[in-house]
Amino acid sequence: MTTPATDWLRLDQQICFSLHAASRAFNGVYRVILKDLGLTYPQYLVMLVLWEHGDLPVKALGEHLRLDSGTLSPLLKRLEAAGLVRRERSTRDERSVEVRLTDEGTALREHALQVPRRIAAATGCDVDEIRDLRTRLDQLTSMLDAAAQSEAAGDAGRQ
Amino acid sequence: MTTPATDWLRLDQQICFSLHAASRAFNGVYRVILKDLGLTYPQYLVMLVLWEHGDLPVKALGEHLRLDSGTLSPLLKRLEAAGLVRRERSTRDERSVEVRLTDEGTALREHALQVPRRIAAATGCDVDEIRDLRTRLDQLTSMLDAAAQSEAAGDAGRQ
DNA sequence: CGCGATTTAGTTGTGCACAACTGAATTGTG
DNA sequence: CACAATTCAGTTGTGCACAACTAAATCGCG
Repeated sequence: MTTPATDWLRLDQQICFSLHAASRAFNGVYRVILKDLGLTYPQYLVMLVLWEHGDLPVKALGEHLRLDSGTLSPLLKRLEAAGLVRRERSTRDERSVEVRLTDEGTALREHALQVPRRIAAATGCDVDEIRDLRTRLDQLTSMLDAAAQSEAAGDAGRQ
Repeated sequence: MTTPATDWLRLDQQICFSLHAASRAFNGVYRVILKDLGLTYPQYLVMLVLWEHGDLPVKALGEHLRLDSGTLSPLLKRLEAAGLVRRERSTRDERSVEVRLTDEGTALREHALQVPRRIAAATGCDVDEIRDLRTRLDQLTSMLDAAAQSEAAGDAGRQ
């Protein structure tokens, strides 16, 4: 082993930090572009899911976005206050709350169509490059999710 | 143009969302592993910078991490409350605050040496793969930062 | 049927990110 | 020297992420 543990602390910083920085940089570009629509980045993600899949209960929304009710409940209240969605308790299962697009929420989609083009321009990457990066990130995410599971649960056999 | 704007909304979701998800997944793994050290992930990043560069003013710390005082001030207070750093107003320039590692903060480094190995194991990627990903992410970040600048400033010529 | 376990949203509390602002110290320019 | 502009840390307010919890509705087993 030629690299002392000391060097690993520096390498480590670069990997996690690059991802952290890239995520925040993306967030910053979206912030600027979405300001016109009156949406934050996570709110935009919620709207994308609703535009694609139609009305959904909070649970299903959370599964698409990997977010729990602790994050979604206040976020959805803000979207409701903005007049983009309604939240209605399901009559079939009163535990569940259906998130429905209002006419205004549906109409916002037209204005959102320009967003991807502007984001793509900001990245300066071609489509294939982006697609490849996305694939790698998704692989990484599923590895990390699995690892978090085993770290959280059976630490015992960790060596 | 064979892809209608409608499809771009879906593709767009995949790119930004993958990065968002990967960042949060990394955060989750760090959360579990850093719990032993009593650090959050951003606090760990601050400690890495201090371990590598020694005592620094808040400003310089912020430049390394791309964080402003609004984020760092409360974070550093928590690190100080945990006994890992001290904050001392510079005598040469009283606007500036020097962040200094305490003995305890310096000693924590020994316990942190195991972190990178456990993270690397969690990613399941080899070093070259990680390095390549890091390079791509850094390129993406600098593109995005530059784009955020021009979006924020002279929108006029945006087409 | 009855009752414990599970599911579903929501709430609370902590911490981070960032915009906008304050106030004090310093710098630069006339 | 004086004073406007800048720099630096901190504060305030908003929003997201997540852990831990509550409360209500539903499910399922005996």
